[in-house]
Amino acid sequence: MEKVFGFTIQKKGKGLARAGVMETAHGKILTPAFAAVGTKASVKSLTPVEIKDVGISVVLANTYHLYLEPGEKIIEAAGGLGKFMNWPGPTMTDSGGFQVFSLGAAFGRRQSKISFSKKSNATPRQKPVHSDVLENIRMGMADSGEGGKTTNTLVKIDEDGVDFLSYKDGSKHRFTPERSIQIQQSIGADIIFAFDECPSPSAPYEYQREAMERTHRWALRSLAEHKRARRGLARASRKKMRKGEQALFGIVQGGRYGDLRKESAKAVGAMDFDGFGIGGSFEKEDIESAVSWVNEILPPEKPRHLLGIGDPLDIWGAVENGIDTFDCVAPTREARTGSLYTRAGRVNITNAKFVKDFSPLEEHCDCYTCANFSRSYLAHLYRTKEILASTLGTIHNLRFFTKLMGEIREGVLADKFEDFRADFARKYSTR
RNA sequence: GCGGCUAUGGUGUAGAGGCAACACAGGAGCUUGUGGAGCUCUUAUCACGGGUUCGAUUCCCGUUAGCCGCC
Repeated sequence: MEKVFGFTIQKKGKGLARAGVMETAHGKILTPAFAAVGTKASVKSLTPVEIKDVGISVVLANTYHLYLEPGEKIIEAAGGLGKFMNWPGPTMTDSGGFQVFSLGAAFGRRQSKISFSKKSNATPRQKPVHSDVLENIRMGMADSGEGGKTTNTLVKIDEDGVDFLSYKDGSKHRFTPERSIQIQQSIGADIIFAFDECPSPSAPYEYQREAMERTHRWALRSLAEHKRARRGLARASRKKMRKGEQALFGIVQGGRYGDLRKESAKAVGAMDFDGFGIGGSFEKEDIESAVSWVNEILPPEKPRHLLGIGDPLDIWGAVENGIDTFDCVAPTREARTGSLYTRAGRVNITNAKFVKDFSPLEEHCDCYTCANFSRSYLAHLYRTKEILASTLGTIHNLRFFTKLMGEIREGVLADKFEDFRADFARKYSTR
């Protein structure tokens, strides 16, 4: 069988950092790399030409959203995700597991997977939790924080899988690890993820452990389902072979607890995945250490993707601790509200001070937006809610991230990672 | 010229003799496996001058402005 997915480490750098290249059926990804998020088979406001011009090499779409609309069979009939959206490059799909959190415990509640509490994570054992509490979490009852319970009817978790109601029309659906993999095979991305559960950062230790152990069992089932497709290669049609060519990444969980993270890395790392995703919730201050706990244990020759991160400063820290690829909604989502990235930090282009500022957003930026438009014009587009605002902002923000990844990669390759990182951090203000 | 009505933030509206409310607009912030959304904070010496009163943005008189009607 022709090998269509491969990962080669070209150079190791400070700490666990490495620069490498991932090869997929749709092209190469030079790592460390940032995947643009295209949840519904579209990087919002950009055409594929713009995605490519901005330097993005891989797009991540979402199984949950595409399953609900237009349905994975439509995408399969179109010839797969890349054909459907006319994106010729590499693609990934998230397994839908994250929506168990974002549409479950976090639904309608402005809860982030990133927690900012200063609570120690060195002492994982906290006060014992009544088993009813764990059952409530599984059944979609979330603790509102004041002791009151909020009923959430969108998601229910059991050993076999997850029942959920569509966020669109309330219709009932069920995902299991097998189903998630089948859907992802139909969607046909180059890299797919095992079905996992991402518990809320506010979930107690007992629940984090339970969810992690369930995620491990689901990982084995995801892997088995994926191998079933691969075994069918010999007698299968060409279309079927496509399915077997996909790389499957397992997901490490464990929340903010060191012992769970290490246990999860050991368990998932021992499974026959092509690479790994690190998922779940983090303490903002401890993203680096949480990542290092895991990457000290995962097999070093396989790629590691940090799901849903992140912030530029977090990305430097994660690369230093062994991460190869990232995805995050921040640059594209924030671009739509006028929050734009610069070397000096993020700015809100709608601020009054930019209204009469005719200089480019960033003097030395090579993106289409900075090369052709002024801060004043951008402020005007956002203030008047013109559609073009999203496009120009997204082009700039994604360019910022691809240049950032290029700089990080160059740092590793040239043994200048530390200098580059220090230089970036010195200039980049977090306000 | 005469009569009537109305004057509250940038706009449109509440309100009550004692902390001036709401919407939008304005100013600022939040956004981490998506959310073209949303949320938080913030912005007013109640047209002007006099009077009554412990106290007036509120009641009274006048001025000014706008609107409506009449000659």
